[in-house]
Amino acid sequence: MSENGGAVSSAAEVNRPSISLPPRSTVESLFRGGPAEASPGPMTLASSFFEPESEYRSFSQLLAGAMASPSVPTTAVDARGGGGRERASLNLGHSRPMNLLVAPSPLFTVPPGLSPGGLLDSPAMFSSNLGHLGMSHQHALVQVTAQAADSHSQMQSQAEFPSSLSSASLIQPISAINVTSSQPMPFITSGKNIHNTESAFASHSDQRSQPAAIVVDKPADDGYNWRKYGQKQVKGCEYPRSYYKCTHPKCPVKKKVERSLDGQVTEIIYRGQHNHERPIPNKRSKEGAAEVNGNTYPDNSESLQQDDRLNFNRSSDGMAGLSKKEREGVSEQLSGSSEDEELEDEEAEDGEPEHKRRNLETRVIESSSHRTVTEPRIILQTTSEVDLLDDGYRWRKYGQKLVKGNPHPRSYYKCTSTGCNVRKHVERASTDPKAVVTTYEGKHNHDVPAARNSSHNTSSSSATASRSNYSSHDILPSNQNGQGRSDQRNNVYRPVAVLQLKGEHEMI
DNA sequence: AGCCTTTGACCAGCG
DNA sequence: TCGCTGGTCAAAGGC
Repeated sequence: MSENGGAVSSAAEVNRPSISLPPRSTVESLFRGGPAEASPGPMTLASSFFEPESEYRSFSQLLAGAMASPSVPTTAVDARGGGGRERASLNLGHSRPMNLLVAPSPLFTVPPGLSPGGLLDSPAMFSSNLGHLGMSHQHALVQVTAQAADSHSQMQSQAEFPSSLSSASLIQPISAINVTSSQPMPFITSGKNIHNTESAFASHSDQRSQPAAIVVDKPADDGYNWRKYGQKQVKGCEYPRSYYKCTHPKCPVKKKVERSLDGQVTEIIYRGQHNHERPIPNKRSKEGAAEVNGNTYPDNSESLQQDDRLNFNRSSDGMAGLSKKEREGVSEQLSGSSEDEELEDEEAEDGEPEHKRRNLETRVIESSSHRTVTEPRIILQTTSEVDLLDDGYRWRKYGQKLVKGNPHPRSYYKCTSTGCNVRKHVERASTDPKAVVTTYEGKHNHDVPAARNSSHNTSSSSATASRSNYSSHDILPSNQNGQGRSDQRNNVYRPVAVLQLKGEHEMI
């Protein structure tokens, strides 16, 4: 597996303090109460952050809410990834291991086809547990960065896309969402099962001095139903590799979930193609969908078309990473969303319709390997606003838009480098302008401009500059242990989701 | 009852 | 042939 690799290795060179996951024993202590596999999956963990039941209907609101409740003593994690029923209790009280080890890349996976536009364009994304992470086949890399401006801990989430698609002419979309808040980021947990996400950080003060990271080992729920049919211990890895089959009758699709040596990484590799529609959440079935073999399918083509416009193509992997319950939330959001106008705005801006790009990306992915492309990696991280807004590249603001419920407009930027189509969207939390969500899209076709006088640029830029396949520097992790790399031999990118909390020096 | 996870065993490919 | 590894099967048990 190579990299984008360079990206990964370079990232490793960036000495960004980060909270890593502890060796298994430690991690298990976090999820005490359940077997190894019972720990919440990365996606589960992340998605829970965006609880469907949450009152926060937009990312801004989410941030606001997060800031409103900085701490919770206990977090219960009931992960049921892939329709599973695993449960684990996550108790992160003061007795929790602090100095959580650090592992550069805890992960949770996001389905292929993430679209930054889709992510930001709909509040549903956050209110429905990252449900929109899975849209049509647009490989997007999503990075959710949350940070307490005054605190120094970081959580990092990021998604990467098949980067092994080497053709320069091919689009290698990447999106990143950075969430910066002035308050501790609520811990990401399963939308379904984690009730008090903030508990990961016992208190604000705790968070500052004792950032914690949780790694989820459950594969992302990508909208399809899976049955685990095997598990294999992998040499050199403490964590076993799990094998899943699509439960749909005669569907040949399987997926393999791997973890890194330190057990913090979840790598999901899909094999085969689904020969059926993606199951639709039961809630939707109440609204007219038909149910077959326990799965619900849409009976309204029109709704699908609309969803597609929104980048939430249910027939693809749009719902990847979502639990059934989470998908319900997504469906609800989709039905009422009108945020696609932003997409259209962008189309007008570039003259390249989003749907065209998605199609291209889909082709790229599907032709890139004998394997089905996996999911993008997501890293949740907290970082300073400066990091987010001044990332080493130069941007030209080309628009902004007021979002319902948020007094602050979302701003749109384009990389000023000639020929570079990378864009980023910045949204501020309604209650705190310092809380920012930044979504990157595209791939820089150039190095980072001459360094500016800011130390943070040094780290982020250096990582970016050495990267060859990823555009968004934010995507680069602190994921220093090589996760989320592509496999050049197989010409397959192995998406890895990383959930990570960064150390307090990160912000410097 | 149905579906799912767990887990040890089995099989095939490869060096 | 042997050992290793990856992938799968299937019984048992849980929810």
